[in-house]
Amino acid sequence: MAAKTREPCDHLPVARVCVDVPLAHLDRPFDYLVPADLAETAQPGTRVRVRFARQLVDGWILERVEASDHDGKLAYLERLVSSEVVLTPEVARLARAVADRYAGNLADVLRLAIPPRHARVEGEPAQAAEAKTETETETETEQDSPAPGAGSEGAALEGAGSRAAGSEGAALEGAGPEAVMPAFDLAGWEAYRAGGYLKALAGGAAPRAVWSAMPFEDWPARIAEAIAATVSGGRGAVAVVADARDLDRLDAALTAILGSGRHVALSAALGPAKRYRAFLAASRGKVPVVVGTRAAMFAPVPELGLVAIWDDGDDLHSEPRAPYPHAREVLLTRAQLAGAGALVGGYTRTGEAQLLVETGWAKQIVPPRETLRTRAPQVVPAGDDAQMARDPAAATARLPSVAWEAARHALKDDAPVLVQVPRRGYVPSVACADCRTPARCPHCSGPLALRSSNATPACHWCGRVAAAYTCPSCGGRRLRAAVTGARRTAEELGRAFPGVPVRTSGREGVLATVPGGAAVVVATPGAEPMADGGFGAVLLLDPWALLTRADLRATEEALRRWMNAAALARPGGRVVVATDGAVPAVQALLRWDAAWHAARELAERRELGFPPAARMASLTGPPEAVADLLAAARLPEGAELLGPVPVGDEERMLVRVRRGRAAALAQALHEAAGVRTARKAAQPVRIQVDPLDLF
DNA sequence: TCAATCCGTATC
DNA sequence: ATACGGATTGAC
Repeated sequence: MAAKTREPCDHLPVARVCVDVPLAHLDRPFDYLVPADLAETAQPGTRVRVRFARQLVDGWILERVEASDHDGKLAYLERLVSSEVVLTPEVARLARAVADRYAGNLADVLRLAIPPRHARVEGEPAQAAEAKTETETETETEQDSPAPGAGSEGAALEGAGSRAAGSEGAALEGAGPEAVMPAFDLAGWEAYRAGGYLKALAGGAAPRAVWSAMPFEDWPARIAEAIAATVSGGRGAVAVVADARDLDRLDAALTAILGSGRHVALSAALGPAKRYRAFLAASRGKVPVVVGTRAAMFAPVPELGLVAIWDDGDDLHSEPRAPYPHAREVLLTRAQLAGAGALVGGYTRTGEAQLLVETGWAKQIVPPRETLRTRAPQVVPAGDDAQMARDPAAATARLPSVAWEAARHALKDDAPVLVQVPRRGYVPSVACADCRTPARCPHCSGPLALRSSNATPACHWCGRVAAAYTCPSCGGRRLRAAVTGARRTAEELGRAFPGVPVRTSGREGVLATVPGGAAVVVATPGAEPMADGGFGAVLLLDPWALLTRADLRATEEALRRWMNAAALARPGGRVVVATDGAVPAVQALLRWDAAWHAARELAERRELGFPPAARMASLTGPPEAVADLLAAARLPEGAELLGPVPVGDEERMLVRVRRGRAAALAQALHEAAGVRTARKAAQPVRIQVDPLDLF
């Protein structure tokens, strides 16, 4: 092998590179010499190949510097993958902060932030998107077509993708700072008396808000208006929604307000080519706005002025790949670092959002009570199933008579009826048989659950069995598991109205919309379609299946699902929840007051030491490996260990610290992981900060 | 005393 | 991963 004689370039001859290896102890930049022929092209933010431990690996240039402080001799960059700058300084800083918060590696975060390169897309001239069809290879055609059976969802994305791609050319002329911006409309936000929020965005300020939307709100229009205000001030925006249906709606709302060519829709579902094309439109500064699913949360937009997230309680916002960052946290970190505004919106409010309000980090935007009165549906509690059994009208369909009445009334009006039925498969938790207060562990306040049907309940956090349990709220000593039979009820309901079409929307086949006529629509939570003109009635069946889930967020999540469904009712329509009104979550629904519920919920979590009032991390792996990691970890003072709890053939430990020690905890865990990877410990431990499934 | 082997460590 | 250095061990 003839050694190529290379010379370092004159100006800034050292490149600091993040190498793409997933080892915790190598999570720092490595210095390489920039050969003279790459002096101009190997810019910070480009992808490179470097020799690392005698292997060729991918990497990203973080910066170019005059000299290295490395003692040994430097290797040369092996190759510049492309001169495309895919990592902006803003995103680089964000990625480092996210890695630190989640006890992860920068390389892991960069792999989430930067989509895989697609060379052909990179080479495309700016407006050749339409003409590229003839050069498309079979693989790309395959990747780009929607999955078989994806139905309307696939078609919607297809539309979003071509709109995005086709708009690049137009954006070239329109995106300059002198371009005439459309005036933004304040009316929708004035209903919340929040016109000032939009004005601040337009004026270049960084207002931060937690927004609780009123029922039947056209939320995509509101977010689009906030984005338009930001754009009118010459800045960019990133907005994240949970799924493809929401993205499609937001995409359409933006096109209506901004026109085409000012934004792209970005989601992993686009496939590699379209995804990279949308990413490049943003990173090349062709569009000021990126909307998408969580794949878009790191999207580079020039001059970021606003980050927005809709329905931050949806667990799809949680990234399933290491280091498992949550879109809300990424976007808020981003707003903080970039000095951008933030909008955390939803019909409901998470504990995390409530914390933003209570710490003063964000202001709340809530509908005034009098406005709410004119827009809200009429929410009615229908008593619990004990009451239902005594109700003769309910006998036919095992349905509370109020629900029956509401459905009949709506159908007579030729309006559709939505029936929400919880999905099966939740981990059954146990509750007091008398007052139904969820049973909590006397030791650590974790939820009690049954591993098998006739076992003694045990704590999901610390593993202790609760032999002699006494309900703290009523003194009851009997426990019962949650049961569900609502699916059948819904089917029977359909049969009870002969001649009325029954449609279902759920795991296999999600409907985006239904027409306005009389119909019964049975849907699982999250799969509710929109109805033309709104539903005449919304029936929330089997609320106990949601409320008694073995999950820390059970009530918050139940309320979220109810409000998301209830929001689809037309103003004045009827919403029936099949339980009595004593439960706080039901009260919050009746009054359409998610803020009140979130404040209550957060206060309770503070008292019990739950997130987000405390910071938790879970360590999952073979028992020896978990113990090994903990032995190596220099945990911050006051760290509390809970567990172990068996998870399959592995086990899980929880570490809990107060919020002020969160950064120290993440650092300690990352460091300990580094000690183990340096030692080449064979058995991996999964470290999750703020794990989603905290039950 | 030397060489083969094991172990731990750094990887620009 | 993989190679390197230093330590360790075994045979002459």
